[in-house]
Amino acid sequence: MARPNKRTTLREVAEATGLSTAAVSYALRGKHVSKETEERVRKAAAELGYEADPIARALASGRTSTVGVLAGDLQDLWQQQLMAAIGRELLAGDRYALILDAGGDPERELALAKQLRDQRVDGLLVSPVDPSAEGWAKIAEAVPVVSIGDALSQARTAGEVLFDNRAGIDAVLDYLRGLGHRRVTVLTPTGPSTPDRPADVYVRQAADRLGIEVQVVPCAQELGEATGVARRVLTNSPAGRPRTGPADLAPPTAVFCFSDSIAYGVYAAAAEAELAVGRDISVVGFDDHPVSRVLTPPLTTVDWGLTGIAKEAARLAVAAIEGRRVRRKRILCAPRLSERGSALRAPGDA
Amino acid sequence: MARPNKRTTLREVAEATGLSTAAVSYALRGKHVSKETEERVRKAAAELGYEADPIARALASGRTSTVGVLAGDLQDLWQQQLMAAIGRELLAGDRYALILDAGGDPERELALAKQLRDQRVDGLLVSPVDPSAEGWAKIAEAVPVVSIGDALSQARTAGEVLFDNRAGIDAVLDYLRGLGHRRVTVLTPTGPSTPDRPADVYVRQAADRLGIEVQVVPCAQELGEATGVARRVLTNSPAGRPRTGPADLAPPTAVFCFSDSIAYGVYAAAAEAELAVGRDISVVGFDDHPVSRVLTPPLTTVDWGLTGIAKEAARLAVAAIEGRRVRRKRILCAPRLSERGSALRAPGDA
DNA sequence: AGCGGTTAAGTAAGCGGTTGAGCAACCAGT
DNA sequence: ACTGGTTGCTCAACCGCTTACTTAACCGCT
Repeated sequence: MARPNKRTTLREVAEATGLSTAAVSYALRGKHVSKETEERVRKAAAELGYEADPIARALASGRTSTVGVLAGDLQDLWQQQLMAAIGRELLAGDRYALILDAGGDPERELALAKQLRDQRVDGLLVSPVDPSAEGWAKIAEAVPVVSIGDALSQARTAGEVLFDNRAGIDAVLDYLRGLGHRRVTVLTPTGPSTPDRPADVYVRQAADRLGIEVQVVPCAQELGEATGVARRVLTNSPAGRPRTGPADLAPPTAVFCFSDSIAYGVYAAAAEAELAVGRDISVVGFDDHPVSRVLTPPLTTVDWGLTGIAKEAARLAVAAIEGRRVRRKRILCAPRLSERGSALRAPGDA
Repeated sequence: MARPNKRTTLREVAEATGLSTAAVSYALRGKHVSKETEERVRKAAAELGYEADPIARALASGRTSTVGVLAGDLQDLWQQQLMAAIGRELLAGDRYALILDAGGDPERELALAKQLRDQRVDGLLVSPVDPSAEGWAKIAEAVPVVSIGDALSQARTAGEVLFDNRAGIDAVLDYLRGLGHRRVTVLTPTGPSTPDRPADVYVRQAADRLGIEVQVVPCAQELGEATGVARRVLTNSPAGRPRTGPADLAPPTAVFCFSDSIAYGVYAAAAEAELAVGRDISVVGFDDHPVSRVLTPPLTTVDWGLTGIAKEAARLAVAAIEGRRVRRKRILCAPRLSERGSALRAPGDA
């Protein structure tokens, strides 16, 4: 029988004021009641310390003032930042963020999204692991979904805050090429290994265009694992130890990381291998996490404007929830290369 | 009303099997029904794709398989880590974490806690801003609360995962004293400025015992603000610029930060002031965030064992929820000083 | 006085489950 | 054959709120 603690209920307020529960319910939400009764009800409610039970309300109305926020992988420090920022943003608008972590697993991601839908979240913000999953379609039918980072190709979403990945990738690779790098390793987050993942395609295209040689290596966000992957990549670097990898693995002069978390792993691996970041090996990140500027050398990275993203995403979700139309439901974030000290001229370049 | 999408309901399963909704409800939860009917019901439910509505269930039973997780301040990177870890931990036990951020505001913290209670979370994990607030008492009566970091002095909690702050503080200050530091600035998170906050007391006591001079300065977790505070502290440092602060402000040779986030701010400020961390100014952190080992020099910090904390906290909460007794409901985490490169011998020390 | 139009409040049927009480059937035990 | 205890399921009352529909009152008009 529920919890023993007795909360005051709507009925009690009704009895105290001599009104029906319906009248009280309306009054408390300021719907077609006279000014006087509204006032009377408010007063009684305050005296009794009444607060509507959100669960009962949700059951009856189908709404919750709660927004689900689904992180693709909370090991990624930047996503932690993003979730925190979104949480603050929503809270400022009197909504609660129900934050969940898919841990980089596409199946879990959909399962959690369904759970959230069942919890009657009014809206769902998602930074998807697998944006092309078909499961999103059904979910987006039941609840307004705003996706962050990638568009959900199979679903009709309520909004999208996208990163112009092509522009970001081009910017970074152009930049590296300009510094004389011709062999670049790209560390992408592990995920569904669809060969046609847009980011991978962009990388290939840019590489072809610029005539540089890239090697794409999937890499976990967690620092320890990222360090491990980076170690393998770096020990093949020209300035590194005797080569242990396969002979056909060309050693990179620069590493382009699809998240700052991963870049931190590269820093760690570089330190182990006694390679100086910036001099022996250039590193570029992709998020601009606050910590990145504290590293030595500060990480050159791509800034997408975290706060703005959180704001826009929250705004789109809230608009959809409230049934408002928005002018543009697809926000494209432009990359800004934060040029700092971790990428310099390639060794041996004229 | 509610959403248009039709989920299969309990009644539909009942009709399909020719049983009462009660029987189906019991069957699905394996309560006193015959093996056969249970089987029959399960099969029907699976065919119809029935899944219990968590909201309705919550209203009727007073339970949700949801645990509230309330972060004192998600700007703190370590708390981000902690929340992520707890979320994973709970998810592994088929419970959902509802993560909220108090943003360092004690009032908001209690308001959010109440909200969570109203949302019928089965349990509440909290890393409190103000552990001595009286409001916790009422909350802890209504829902099992596990506190992390500090004990809730006014409430009967279901468990506590505490850091042995005294030991941690002693360890750090002993260590700094051993390196010859006699003027130390302590950067504590902003919070309710109760003069008798235990951590502050420990600091004073240790300082008295060791004969070192400490200055306690409150500091926000957010990197930008922390950098600002650190800047003011550091520009009074002996190796620093001409002193601009009040003349009676003794310049520290070491800074002890109550969180790694804050320490990052000090790194940033030190870089600006062209002070070498470790040589010109020693810095010690208090969390061991993964990134700390990637900094240059790697941050000497106090490791409390994040994963263990998350596990223990989740375990305590789940035990309380399930009404199980636990042997020890107060876990005390011992500090482990991760001695790395950011704290060295004080300048001018013999 | 009679009439459509508002506005204010009440009635009651849900929302989709859970759960105590009750009842029939069945099994021993005496 | 009668009692008493299980077992297995049904009934119906909730849980606490929302909301379509209805009724009542009151408005100014013709």
